[in-house]
Amino acid sequence: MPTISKENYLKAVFLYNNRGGEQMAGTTLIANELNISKAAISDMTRRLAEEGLLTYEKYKGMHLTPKGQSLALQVIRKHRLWESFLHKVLKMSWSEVHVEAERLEHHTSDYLIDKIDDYLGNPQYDPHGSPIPDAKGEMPPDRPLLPLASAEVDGAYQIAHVHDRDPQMMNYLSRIGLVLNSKIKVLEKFDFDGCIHIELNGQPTLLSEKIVEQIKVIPIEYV
Amino acid sequence: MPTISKENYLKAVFLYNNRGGEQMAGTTLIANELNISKAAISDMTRRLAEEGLLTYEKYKGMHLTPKGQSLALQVIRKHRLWESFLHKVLKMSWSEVHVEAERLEHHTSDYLIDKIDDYLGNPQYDPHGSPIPDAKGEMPPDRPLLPLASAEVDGAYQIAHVHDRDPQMMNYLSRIGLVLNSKIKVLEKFDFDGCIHIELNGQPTLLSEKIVEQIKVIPIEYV
DNA sequence: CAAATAAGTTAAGTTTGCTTAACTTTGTAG
DNA sequence: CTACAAAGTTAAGCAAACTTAACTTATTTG
Ligand SMILES: [Mn+2]
Ligand SMILES: [Mn+2]
Ligand SMILES: [Mn+2]
Ligand SMILES: [Mn+2]
Repeated sequence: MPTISKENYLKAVFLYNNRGGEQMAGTTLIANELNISKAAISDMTRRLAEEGLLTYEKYKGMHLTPKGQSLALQVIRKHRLWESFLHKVLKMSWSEVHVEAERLEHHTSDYLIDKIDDYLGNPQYDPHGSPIPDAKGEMPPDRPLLPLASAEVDGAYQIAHVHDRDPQMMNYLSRIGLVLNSKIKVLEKFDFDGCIHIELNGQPTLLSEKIVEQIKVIPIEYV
Repeated sequence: MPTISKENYLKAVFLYNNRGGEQMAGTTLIANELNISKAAISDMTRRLAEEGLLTYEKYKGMHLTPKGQSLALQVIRKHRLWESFLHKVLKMSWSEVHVEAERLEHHTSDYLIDKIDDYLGNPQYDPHGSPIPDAKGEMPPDRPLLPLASAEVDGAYQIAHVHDRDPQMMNYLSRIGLVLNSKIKVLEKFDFDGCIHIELNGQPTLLSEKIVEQIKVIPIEYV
């Protein structure tokens, strides 16, 4: 049975290696992600490889074995279901749920998380729009997400994913009425500074480059 | 900030020293309670005393300082609110909630537990009938609990507390329809084997000595 | 391509929370 | 009041998960 440290490690490797880019997770990256020294990561990599949870070539990179991947998916499932539960049932704001879920994910039996899953009606996405693996570790079908930066002027879109690590930004978004599944229309794009002018709830609204980078959308018919 | 081990330790000392008897908690007792060697307990006692969380005289006993007591009460609050939440909201049986709460109590922010408290409507007792400290660490007013063993023949009583560590017994009680707040009437007491014959939901029912020992009641007018 | 920089590893040491074994103190029963 | 058992402590050691410092390998860039 993996420890908390190992769970966090497996999850970080999984999320990086399945994020889209083709670069494999490396020591420094995981070290920054988990706020742990590179030395400790290097050591943990060796141990997890010995346990058969990941494969690893010195100085190259690492990726999870099926066993490691399955464990990572269980942790991710717990994380995202907790976020959903805290948000929908206990009415915690979407900027607060990540930190709590980061701990709870390691202290929740499979039995309990299934109860939570059922209570919520087996949701497919968490409050930030990330997909929730089911009890078998299966992800919901892929959606064709688009970075907001590559949306087209005059296009109508729905907010499908918002990065979950920046509470200040998320609070700001809530304040201006931009939440998950909000419908927007792109009014104008400013290439020189990356800002985007959108229509949101009937209001014209300007989004900074930093914000634009943290949002993904799906095209829809009309706003 | 106390670690998980320290929280469990403080909680165990508090619960023993506030259980009614006059004997102070000792090394062996806590060791058995937490399933840890006496040596480890002895060591931890010294460290907690250095931290000012308990006072302690070698070879005698220990009791919590106000600081230690306040920490213990916070953990107990989290434990009992989690039990209540898992039982009432997620419909887990009262025999299952203790184990889950034993872990969750150490990984729940004050903010989150207050949300749970509010969601439940600030309950005063957990599913086993134990009192729940409020956010300030105040316990609800004392109730005059009676061991079922000292109930009187022909008396009417309400089940006010059931020991929370024996899932098999609790499952059996659920099966025969005896739950927290059930009303009963004592039909007959058997001194030679400690069994008690009661009326429960209109049915005559026999409770073994082992069961009788784990139940506390309050006298009421009529069953 | 050489040198500088970035990435990764190894070594040595720390802290926490445990273990077992050997010992000391205290309480109790004859 | 003694001796024996129970309770408690001390000592030594271990494993997990970290740290920092010194080193090695890989990558970038002028
Ligand atoms: Mn998250
Ligand atoms: Mn985590
Ligand atoms: Mn309990
Ligand atoms: Mn606990």
